[in-house]
Amino acid sequence: MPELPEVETMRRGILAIQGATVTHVEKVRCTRKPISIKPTISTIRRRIVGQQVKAVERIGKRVLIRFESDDRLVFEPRMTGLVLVSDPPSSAHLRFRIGFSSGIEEVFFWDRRGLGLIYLLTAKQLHERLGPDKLGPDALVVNGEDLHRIFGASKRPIKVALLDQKRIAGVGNLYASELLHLAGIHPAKMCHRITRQQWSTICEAMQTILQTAIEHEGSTLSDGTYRNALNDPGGYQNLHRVYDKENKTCSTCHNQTIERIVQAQRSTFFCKDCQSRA
DNA sequence: CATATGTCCTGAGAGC
DNA sequence: TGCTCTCAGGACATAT
Repeated sequence: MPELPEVETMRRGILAIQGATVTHVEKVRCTRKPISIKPTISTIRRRIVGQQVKAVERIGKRVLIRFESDDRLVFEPRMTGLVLVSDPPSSAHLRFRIGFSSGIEEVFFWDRRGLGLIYLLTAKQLHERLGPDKLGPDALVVNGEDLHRIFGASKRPIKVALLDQKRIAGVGNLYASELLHLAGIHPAKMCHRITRQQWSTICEAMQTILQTAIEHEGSTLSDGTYRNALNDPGGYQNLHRVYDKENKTCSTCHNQTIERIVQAQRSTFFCKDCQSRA
């Protein structure tokens, strides 16, 4: 479930590789079916071993290592992928390792379910695969007017629309519920019925929630899968307002209990007193 | 074009 | 106890 705050935490966790050169790259043979790594590991090795790291970037829910050649190695964690600098939680699901000359000796990609991806892109391929035609602007840089322009004509419930990465990049299932509770907007409210003023409120809530979650290094749920680069759990789960709190008393109104509904096959949590349909 | 649905994958937890 | 079943939700392919 890594979303923007978790992926940003991963990015920050490996910043010390900046300026280092790549010493080795290994696809790890775990007992499971291997994850997708493209192009071949030998091609990746040829193109990045000896290259200096110029930057560690994030696009939506992906971490990218940019080299002096302008090639970028992309880590896409999807459901259970982790970018780690210390020993992985279990060696059974270790998928990939990359060594550096200084800063951090080795960075690991670990993925229990194996839905994650690793791929190397040229600058041109980056534009094709992760450019503005494929991905909306980052959730942290938009304003209320942007949201109104992007979503204003959409005939979908706001909660479902927020998950569409082509419109806004970075918001996932957990933070969509959280930010709508802070904004006081009902998750089933249709986008085209949301006012300019409400888009502004939603934008403010979105950025408050995401920034605070980054400060707490993301959310580690009860399954314990998500970890920061040092394999420590995040802290934002302790500040959750509604997510996974069905039937619990709302911590804001202390009156209503949190409800769970399903939208587009995903759980949504909300408080019907705090979140108006109007 | 926009929106909706099915698919991948593993392990935790429920129910019998 | 040990089996089977359901569910969790990232992104994308395919369907409407």
